[in-house]
Amino acid sequence: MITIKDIAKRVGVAPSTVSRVLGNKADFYTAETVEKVRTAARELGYKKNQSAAELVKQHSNVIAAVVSSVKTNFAGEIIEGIQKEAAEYGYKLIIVYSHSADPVEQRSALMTVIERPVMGILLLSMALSDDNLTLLKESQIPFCFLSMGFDDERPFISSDDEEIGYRATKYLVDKGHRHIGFAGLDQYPNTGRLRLAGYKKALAEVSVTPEEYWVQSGDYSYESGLKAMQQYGGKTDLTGVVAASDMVAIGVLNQAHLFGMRVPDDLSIIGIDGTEMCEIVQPQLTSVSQDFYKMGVAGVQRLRQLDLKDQSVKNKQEFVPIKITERGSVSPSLN
Amino acid sequence: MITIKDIAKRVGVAPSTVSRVLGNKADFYTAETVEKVRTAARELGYKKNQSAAELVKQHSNVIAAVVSSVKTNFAGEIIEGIQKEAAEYGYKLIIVYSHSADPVEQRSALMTVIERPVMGILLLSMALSDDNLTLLKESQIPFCFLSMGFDDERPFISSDDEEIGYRATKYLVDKGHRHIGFAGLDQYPNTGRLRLAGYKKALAEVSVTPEEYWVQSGDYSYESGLKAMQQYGGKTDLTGVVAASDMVAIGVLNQAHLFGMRVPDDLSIIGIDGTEMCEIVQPQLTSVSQDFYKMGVAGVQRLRQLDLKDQSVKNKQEFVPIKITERGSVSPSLN
DNA sequence: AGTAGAATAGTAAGCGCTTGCTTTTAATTT
DNA sequence: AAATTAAAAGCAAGCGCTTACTATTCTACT
Repeated sequence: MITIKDIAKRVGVAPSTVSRVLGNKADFYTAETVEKVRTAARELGYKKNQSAAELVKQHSNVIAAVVSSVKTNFAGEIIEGIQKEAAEYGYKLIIVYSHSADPVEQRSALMTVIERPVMGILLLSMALSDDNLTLLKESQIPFCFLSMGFDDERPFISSDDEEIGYRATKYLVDKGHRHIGFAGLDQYPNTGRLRLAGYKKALAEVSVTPEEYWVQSGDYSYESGLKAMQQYGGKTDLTGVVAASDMVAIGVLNQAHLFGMRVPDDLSIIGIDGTEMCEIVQPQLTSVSQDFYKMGVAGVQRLRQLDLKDQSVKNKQEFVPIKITERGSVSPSLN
Repeated sequence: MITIKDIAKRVGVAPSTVSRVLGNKADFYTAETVEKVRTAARELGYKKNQSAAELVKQHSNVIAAVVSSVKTNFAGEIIEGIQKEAAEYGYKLIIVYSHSADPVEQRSALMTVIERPVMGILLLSMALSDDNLTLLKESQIPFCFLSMGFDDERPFISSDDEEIGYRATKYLVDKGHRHIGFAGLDQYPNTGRLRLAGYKKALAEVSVTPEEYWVQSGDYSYESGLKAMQQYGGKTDLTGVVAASDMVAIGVLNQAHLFGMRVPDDLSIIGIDGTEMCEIVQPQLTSVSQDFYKMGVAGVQRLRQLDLKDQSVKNKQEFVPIKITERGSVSPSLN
């Protein structure tokens, strides 16, 4: 293995000089030295040993993203945002996967990144167990949750889930719909509950109280959508459905088609997320779109501030604006 | 920061002992010592500094996957396979993204993993530039390309692209189709050329020479499928289409629908990849399915052999079996 | 009781790099 | 030409861990 010592010997300078040249420390050497060192490094095929550097610096320019493999597929967009913004500041990105559910696997993933001096940790749609959250906090490494909100103190950047539920429902209400289902959301965590609250609020504004069967829970998956629509049945009195995710929406859509219903004429559907999936089905799905890319960008900025010792954002909880993207799956109610 | 020295002091043993206990080195200490050390570690909230360990060991149990953000979405399955198999052997997985096209970004991604002593590198659908391939080889780190074949010496695990093209086409031929298009593949790299060769071979067997317009190139994206079908037109004499990817197939499908054609009655479509996308469209897409999960598993095994100094697999090029998954997008030709 | 030999534990070197401090060299001033 | 100062390079410690080697116990057998 080629080390800075080898370069130093070849060039005839001290290792410290090589280190400084390669590290671009200003005002320490002549242009000539720089040239010689760089050349030698190239010729010898030198590769920096980051482990050694990180050991002494106790710091690195690596951002770690911990991603849960979720049913719905928006992680890619967040990562694009992270990647882009990270590159802007010269940060590198490494990603580790962990199934959201299993605390043991979560822990393993966390450990992978905590055991090295990463500059910060971004957690994408991860519902960390209490133990693991403690672990994370104790590590002293800056972190921020992305795309998922919480009702405790921890820092996150996400959409406002209640607003999502509200806006989606309101959109249908404004089109004249009154009998509106909500399909595929999970009741347990924050996300599902908040969206449901928004849904109820929008209905309450027009004095509608949802029947119990209007709300079909699930896990944001395509199958959940299928199942929800099966529950509603082919001659449901529902004229509109809010789907908890794009995949749920597609499930609802396909099952509706299977029932011989036409969308949007017989049934209006609005999805949540606004991923590219919305555009590859027919009709294309109208959706409440989350700005995942921006979450990624904001996450990096957050980490950067934390890295710069700006403690004011330590536990900041931030919402990224949502918007309605009109495509073709909603039409005015005829009733 | 808590180090093994702190634990050693607290327990009253030497740091070396702590290191050995925590590293589970056999036959070096009493059960009592183990207990004390473990307890102290827990109580102090000790976290291993992997940088330090990797510095001395010049090795780690981390597998790195370099992933290009491709249009078509099978990387997830490969990663599942890697993850699963890695966990089996106690390896950790880190992933870095790189847009396949840009050599500079590729290089940055490669450097991120080369500069630390990862145990091996898996490259998912990455067409590395020559420079970067050299870099990779020089690093001495075991590596293997996944899901993409090459016509040079480098090691890879993928499907047999010629067979894919052949089997897909043959499947339609066997259903009586003779006028068969091939949509959305790129002509330039290995993959596209080989699949095309397979396509031509299957047609040649029934003495059909494809018209030039039958082959519509693209980039495996949904848009490519849309475009290809637009080229074919609503009253094409084609009765079947092989799509270069599932997304292309969906594009073809939707455009066909837009033309008022019925699938599979008016047009049969067979996709390539067999991702979950096949099941969320109507009709569901018959496809040549690649076993991406298995590629991931095999990749880890390959790395493991290399790690165990089994040089016999150094440049091994391996094919993973494909299969036809029949769904609903192909019907017999009526001609 | 003495001692060989196994079982445990300790000592210390060193992995490759960064960086505070010191020394040397060059440039500038008087 | 000597003295002052600035620029450039070197010295050396040390980051936290592993491991070959050495030292100390403990056990068991003559």
